[in-house]
Amino acid sequence: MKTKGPKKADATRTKIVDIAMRLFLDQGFEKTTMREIAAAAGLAPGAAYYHFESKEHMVFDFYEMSYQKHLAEAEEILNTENDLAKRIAGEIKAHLKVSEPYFEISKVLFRIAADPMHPVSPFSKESKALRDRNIELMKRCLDGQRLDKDLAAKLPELLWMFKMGMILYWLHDLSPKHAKTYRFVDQASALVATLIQLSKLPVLSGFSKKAIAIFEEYKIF
Amino acid sequence: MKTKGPKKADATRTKIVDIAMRLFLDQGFEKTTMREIAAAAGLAPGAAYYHFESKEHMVFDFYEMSYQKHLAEAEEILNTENDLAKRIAGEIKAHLKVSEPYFEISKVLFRIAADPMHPVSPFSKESKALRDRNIELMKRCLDGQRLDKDLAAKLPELLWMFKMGMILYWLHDLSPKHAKTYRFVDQASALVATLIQLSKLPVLSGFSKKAIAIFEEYKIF
DNA sequence: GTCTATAACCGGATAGAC
DNA sequence: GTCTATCCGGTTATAGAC
Repeated sequence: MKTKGPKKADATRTKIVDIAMRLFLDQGFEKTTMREIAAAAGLAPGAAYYHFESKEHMVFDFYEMSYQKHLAEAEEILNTENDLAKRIAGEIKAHLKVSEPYFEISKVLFRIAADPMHPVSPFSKESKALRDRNIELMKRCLDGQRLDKDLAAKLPELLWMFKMGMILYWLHDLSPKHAKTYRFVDQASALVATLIQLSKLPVLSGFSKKAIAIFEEYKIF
Repeated sequence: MKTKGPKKADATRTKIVDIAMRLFLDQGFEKTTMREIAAAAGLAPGAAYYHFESKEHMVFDFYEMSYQKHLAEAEEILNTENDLAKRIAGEIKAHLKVSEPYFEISKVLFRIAADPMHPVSPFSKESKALRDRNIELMKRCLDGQRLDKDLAAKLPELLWMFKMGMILYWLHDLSPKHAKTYRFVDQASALVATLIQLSKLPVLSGFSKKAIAIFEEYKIF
């Protein structure tokens, strides 16, 4: 799954991913056949399976690659924006923006996500490294906030789940250019930011402490 | 998709569902082939496709049937329990309990759910009737609560989504008998009930009004 | 031990005959 | 409304080349 040392023909692997992605983008994931991918890469069908366990696994490789673009986009916001709501919304919109060309491929990933044990699911062990890097980005959104220790520890993970929810919304969004989702992200992020501030109020601090404790007890990864 | 009038050979349709479900329960959804189902029903493989668009569509029929059992279980709690948290938890646990034998089949439904346009998705137009009946049950959980009008109107839908979240957790739960999920439902429902009460506080009423308005604006069905 | 090629297998789905 | 014949595409087995 990893491109470890620059061995002889990772070139082949990379070539396959590149070709597969172009084909997926052109024709869609379902429409593109393994035979097609292999042929375009100058390989026999079976050969592709030496490099990738399944068609879905090709998507994962590519998903990892797109994180780099996401990071670059997010970096810009995190270095300039100070408002919490806008930082959160910015991180999420950066993710969506970068993923926009891969909208249909993202659907495939989310279909897999519903299958908890699938290695390619965002919730799986195998995805941990990538997920952690994304959670780290959420943590950076909170830079400069004065927060209760337990809350500060748990919040990035909760924000990551919030982002997953936004992505699910995006996948359902039929509005032109998914404009509706982007507006929703702005407004929902503002709500979340408000909620984070409100959680500091005495009336709510008991509640939020308890909520955090429960999420910690029933965590899923 | 509906069993409308008791026409000639709905019998066949029913027979197929019965057989398919037994096979799914015995061997799992993936393992069971259309050929097997058709053979067991005394039909040719292609014939089954006259009655059902796909293997997945068989699950939907069956899911509708299981609602009746869920309703009966939920009814009992709703008629006897007065505490809000327990009513919500009870409704959800009734759903899970009834679905327990169909755990693996439920995974199939959720995998489909991630594909927004799939007719069998719980979010789809086609599922509206069933979804509405489930939302209605959530509304009944709130009987006896004094709530703001807008909140009262929107809350059942939000609680339904909360239930979807709990079901997703259940699908990931590896603990024996999914005991962890049942405890989580209890505690999370208590949090939700508390939150509903808190939302009446002056400090929060503005926030909750705004949240409801946003959810209304960006609703998905 | 790393990689490739060929030839199947298997099961979901479809076309069209009856 | 049911069947037969067939397609199609993901996947696997096998056999080897470098």
